[in-house]
Amino acid sequence: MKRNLNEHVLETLSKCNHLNHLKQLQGYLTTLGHAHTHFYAFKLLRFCALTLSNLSYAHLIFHHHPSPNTHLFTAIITAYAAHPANHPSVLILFRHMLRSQSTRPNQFIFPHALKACPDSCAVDSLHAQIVKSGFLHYPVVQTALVDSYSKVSGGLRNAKKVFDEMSERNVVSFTAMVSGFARVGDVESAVRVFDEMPERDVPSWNALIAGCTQNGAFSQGIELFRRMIWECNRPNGVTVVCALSACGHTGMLQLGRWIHGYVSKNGFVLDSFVSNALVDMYGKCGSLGNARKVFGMNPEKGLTSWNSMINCFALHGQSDSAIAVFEQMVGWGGGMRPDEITFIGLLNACTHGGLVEQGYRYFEMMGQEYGIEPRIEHYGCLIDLLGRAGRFDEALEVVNGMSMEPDEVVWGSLLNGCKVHGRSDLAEFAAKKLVEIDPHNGGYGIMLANVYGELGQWDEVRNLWRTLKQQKSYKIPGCSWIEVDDQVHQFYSLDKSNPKTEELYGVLESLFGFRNEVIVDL
DNA sequence: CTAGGGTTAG
Repeated sequence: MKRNLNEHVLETLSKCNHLNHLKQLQGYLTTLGHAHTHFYAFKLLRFCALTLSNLSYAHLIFHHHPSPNTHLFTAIITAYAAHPANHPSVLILFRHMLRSQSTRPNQFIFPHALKACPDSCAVDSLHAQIVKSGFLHYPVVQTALVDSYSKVSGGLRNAKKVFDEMSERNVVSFTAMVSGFARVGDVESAVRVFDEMPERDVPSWNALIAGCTQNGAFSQGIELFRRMIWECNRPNGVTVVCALSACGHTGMLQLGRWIHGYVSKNGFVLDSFVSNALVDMYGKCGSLGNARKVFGMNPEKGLTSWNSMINCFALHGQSDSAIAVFEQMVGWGGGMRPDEITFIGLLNACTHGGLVEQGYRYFEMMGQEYGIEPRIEHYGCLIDLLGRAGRFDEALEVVNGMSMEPDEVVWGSLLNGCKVHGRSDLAEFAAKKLVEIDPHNGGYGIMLANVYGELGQWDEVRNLWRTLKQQKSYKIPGCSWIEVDDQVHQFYSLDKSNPKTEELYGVLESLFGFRNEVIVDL
């Protein structure tokens, strides 16, 4: 009879597709006096959390149980661990579990609890708990510990320590270590760990490639991408997203197109991640038509999709298109709620299109209609907008009214506007602020020196240059790339080593009507 | 029942 009941319950459960069905089953079990039988409560809870995605009812089942056992704790903790927003609850439940006499943690709970740790103290205490419970020798638990340490701030040293002391390191633990180093920007160490790995799979390649692209090492990321294919590891969607990001940042349209082809030919699911990455790549490489095409074909446009499309148009000064996309995004077509990134794009679009009033309106709209507090980035955009338009009184008013300290971008934008409009007096003020914020940045020193030059204050110029030389602070030359006819051309500011220097400056002169101190191809 | 990888931003 017991066996029949089990089968009956499981079968009924598998046919549940609504919470009411589950409640009926629950009522049935209650009449039989089995509502709190651990096995059934566990099955109901898991079904509720995983299949019905109803966390609150799952919690109710757990909460109403008079004596939850380890299985029930595991089930509810697993359910909460799946959503970062519920991570605090995971730790509360875990502590609850430790306090109750009848339940001991098993090795399966620790990875979930570790995932929920917000800081290195929390990981430390779990680490101690793992040792105490005798689970430290499980490779999966060790790996979770490495990963968790490497994700909290200041935990990398401990991550490395646990990693070094592991008895059986495998491809997963190595990968956790690679992304740990990448997360703190230590690409070199990430590469070293990667090279030491006895075997590599797709996620390990992805960890390193992502590490490169997230730290600005785009060429290195692309090199690794090529090597990955060369060594017969098939890239997946994650790889492709990282590689496309690198293509966008370096202007490698050709490779970007090739990746697009690769994605289509190999039957990749064109999910939102891949689609957005393509939009961004095409946009950054100046292929706005393709960006728009890929965007249009994405059936489930998310916030990032809309933001990427807006940014594409903003980047190329097509403010009308950017605004049109925004209207569609918040209107009937999209029904989206914009975020702070949306407004950065919009403000940039207005800046590049000279739409000062419109930009101002969007800045106001951000807080009033969407409750988004302006961040320093938004102030940077606004100052840029006002500065380029020569509206310095308003710009200064904004700077003075800011709730936070203005940063380099704010002063830099103001300085830039001053240069365009010949306001050397204000320029001096802004440039001094820049030097104040970062005295060892040679670039700011040179900017200030140039302003003194404008003002004819040659003593100041000489003093500044002397200080700069003493400090050995030199400016890293500005640099950019463009791909023309399959060839990437790299340009450094003020470098005249290219044989076509004269020709290039000639073109610039015909474009601007004066000799501009820009670019040379290397 | 448990461990590693993802896009957009001045």
